[in-house]
Amino acid sequence: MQRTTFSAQHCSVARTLDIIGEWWTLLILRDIFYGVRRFEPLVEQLGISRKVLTHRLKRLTEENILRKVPYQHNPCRYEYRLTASGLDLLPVLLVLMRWGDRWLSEDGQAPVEFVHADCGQVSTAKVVCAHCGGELTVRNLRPQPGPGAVLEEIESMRSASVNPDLFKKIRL
Amino acid sequence: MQRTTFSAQHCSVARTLDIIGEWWTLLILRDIFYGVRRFEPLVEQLGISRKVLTHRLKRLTEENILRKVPYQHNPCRYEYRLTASGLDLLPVLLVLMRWGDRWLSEDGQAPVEFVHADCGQVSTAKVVCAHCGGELTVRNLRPQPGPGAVLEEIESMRSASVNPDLFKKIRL
DNA sequence: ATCTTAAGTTTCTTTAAGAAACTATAGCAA
DNA sequence: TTGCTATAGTTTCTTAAAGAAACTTAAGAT
Repeated sequence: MQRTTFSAQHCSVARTLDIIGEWWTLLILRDIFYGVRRFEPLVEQLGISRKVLTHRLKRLTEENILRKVPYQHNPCRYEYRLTASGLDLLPVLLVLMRWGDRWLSEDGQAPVEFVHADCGQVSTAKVVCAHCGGELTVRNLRPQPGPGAVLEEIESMRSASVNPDLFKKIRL
Repeated sequence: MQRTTFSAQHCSVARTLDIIGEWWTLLILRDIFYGVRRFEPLVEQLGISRKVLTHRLKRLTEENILRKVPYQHNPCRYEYRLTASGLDLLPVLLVLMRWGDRWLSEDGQAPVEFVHADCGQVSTAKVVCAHCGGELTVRNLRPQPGPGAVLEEIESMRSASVNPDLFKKIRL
């Protein structure tokens, strides 16, 4: 009767959420992106219990999203830095922020905005097709089994869906 | 001693996670995006407990991410459909999937891929600047207080950070 | 010798998750 | 009439996780 793990599913959303979908985890990462790297400041900034913070930092370090870097000796103290895969979570935070700005802030009054140094403008994140740069919508995306698919799971999802063509392989 | 709510923070990431960051929620939304709209199929497809599914569907409906649509009378039965704000969560799922494909699937064998009907290619999601279309990275983004900022929170984050210029207002 | 700082541990209480049985409503079948 | 099925939940009981607050450890500073 422990909490169900998502990592058994052959689904990248499920596998990702199994790691970063726990309560507090993405807020911890947000703070680390802002440069809050040490235990005490994270406790104070987040208002998280020390026990939970300990667990989350341990898990994220095990999953190679954070790494501990010593910043002092005698006694040795560590801070938490983002690894390459951790840095690659920035788009996740940007997209969550974008959604909250749109749907949860009063009259679109965003609490934080980003200046994009490359173009000099206040920037909002947009998710596009890496190939053509066009918008990705429910209408123009056709999911199909990928190379890592498990056919029983695909079949099961198809039969549970109102869309009978779901996951039908498309000839390009 | 109930679970801490994130919605008090003036941060769109926190507010968003307060709603869609609960255990199971994004997987429920994934299934609904795939067309699994009814209670029983969701239970079977996800392997979620009926109690938790009930709670999550109720919350998502209250938050106007889903709405109940009757599909039969005598007895009246409802299915759950995405609202406009719910449909706008597609980018969140695409970005989570992209991260999992990159970092969690064996040799990049994605379980699911999407054909982008507009360009005809197998598409991966990419997060770019809505203004110039350029990449958004830790290096080229300068966070600054937005119109909905609360100065004490901004100051608190700045002083907890290793970056003394964090949230320094930029003159464009 | 005691104080302080940083990073946790430990203990205790409450809440949430999971499993499985139970309920409600109505159509249909014998 | 009685009973079976389907769908969408409720209820009950057990275990795990979250939260609050006190405690620990280690070493330099006062």
